[in-house]
Amino acid sequence: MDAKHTDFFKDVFDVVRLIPKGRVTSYGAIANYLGTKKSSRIVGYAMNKAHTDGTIPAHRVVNRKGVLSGKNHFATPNRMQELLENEGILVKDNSIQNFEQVFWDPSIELKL
DNA sequence: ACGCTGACGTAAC
DNA sequence: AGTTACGCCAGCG
Repeated sequence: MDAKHTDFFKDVFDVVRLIPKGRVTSYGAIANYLGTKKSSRIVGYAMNKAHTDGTIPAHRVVNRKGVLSGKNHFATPNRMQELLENEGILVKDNSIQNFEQVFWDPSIELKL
């Protein structure tokens, strides 16, 4: 197949779209699911480009610590936390409190 | 055309 | 246990 714009981005978008409401995942988890855990940075970068797609719930993607690393990239830094709280996710100081409870790992939920 | 930066993560010191 | 360095790949100056 002609992998043009790096199926990586497309793959990331697909996984992020599959994140259920009230759940979050980490860049590394997605990268790990894609088999490129070292490219976790690229996952985050894909999120940046996700803005071009417009259908990617990037607010459901946080870093390994459950911190809203990319909140600064949203329309407003407060937007990401608001969206998460809107889904029932507790966020304090840009960090997800019940991170382990709302953590959604594609490698586990989508594992084959 | 070339190089730095960047929504991360892990290893090493 | 905290900090520094590196790897990854693509977008942008």
